[in-house]
Amino acid sequence: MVSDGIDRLGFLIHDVQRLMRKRFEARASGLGLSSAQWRLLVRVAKEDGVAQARLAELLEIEPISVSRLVDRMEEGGWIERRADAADRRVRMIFLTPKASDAYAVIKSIAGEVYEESLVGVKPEARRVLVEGLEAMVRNLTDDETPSIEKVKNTEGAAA
Amino acid sequence: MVSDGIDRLGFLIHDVQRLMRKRFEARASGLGLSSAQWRLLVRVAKEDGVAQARLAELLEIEPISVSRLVDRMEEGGWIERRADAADRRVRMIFLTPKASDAYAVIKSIAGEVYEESLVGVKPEARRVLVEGLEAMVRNLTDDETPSIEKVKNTEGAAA
DNA sequence: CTTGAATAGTGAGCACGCTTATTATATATC
DNA sequence: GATATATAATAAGCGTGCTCACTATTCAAG
Repeated sequence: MVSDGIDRLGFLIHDVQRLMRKRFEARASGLGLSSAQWRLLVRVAKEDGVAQARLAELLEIEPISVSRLVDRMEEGGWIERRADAADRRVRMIFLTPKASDAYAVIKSIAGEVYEESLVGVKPEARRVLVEGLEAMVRNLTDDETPSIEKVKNTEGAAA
Repeated sequence: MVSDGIDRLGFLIHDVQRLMRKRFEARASGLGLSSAQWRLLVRVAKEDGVAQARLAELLEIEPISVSRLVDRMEEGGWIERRADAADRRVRMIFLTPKASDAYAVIKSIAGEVYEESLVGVKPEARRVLVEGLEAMVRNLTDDETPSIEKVKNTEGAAA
């Protein structure tokens, strides 16, 4: 048994994520932006004209989820789809002026929420915290999932 | 501007939560349990016969969400609703034998996922990480949300 | 006892993620 | 050029969260 809080790590992460999202959405509700929409908006702000498939990679969600999200954001007047002259399969995503205006506000709201969440945590501990989270992302991204799977394509080889 | 990773704190937390949930669900898919169902199951295991309203408090989700979750878990044979003789509004939630059996498996899966996520993070850093997350939960739970709200119930008083 | 407020649970309908399957277009190979 | 494969986007339908509105029941005041 672990005596520290490690055995509650999942609950902790889950709670922090939920509470941060909640607080962000409370602040940003005046703008009419959800946190998922905000994440997409941030990506598009950094790479205007990006294709939906690329957005799916960047956001690490499925293309179909991007499709739906973009539907709602287009309807909300945040972004617009434009055809790509070079590849007619592609829809390029651009921010509307409304979204560009909102971008600065959003960034400052995010900054506020981050700072509020870290009140009382010393700089050194913040550094360790962020490094720890980065390590977790790396560890969980390695798809070695030891126990199950990767037994699917061996059938043909074994026969 | 912050030069460390603080300005990506939201993305980091979001990513860690998503990846942990994903890995847990991959491991537990054999059991047919999602991570939301697992959280509920853990609570009921600790407090058998708990009312749905109490579960909503414990899980910090809305009663209606508990209702839906319990619907699916009852259908899946994980839990059962029983009437409370003392208060006919209340549905008491009990684990089925199937769920009790699964509980140990689930805990060990969770432990594995936590351990895998922390590979390469030293004990001291783990402690700081967990303390940091706990501090974040405390900070974000204080509902002082400075800007908006708490203006709703003043109408009646003012009139 | 009756009226009114509070509490437990649910229905309807939405946002955002997913899996699976389909359509349109590009590209590689024969 | 025709055919097969890969890629971009979407459709259908589900899980899990939400808000808002509702019913059933309990509890508090009169």
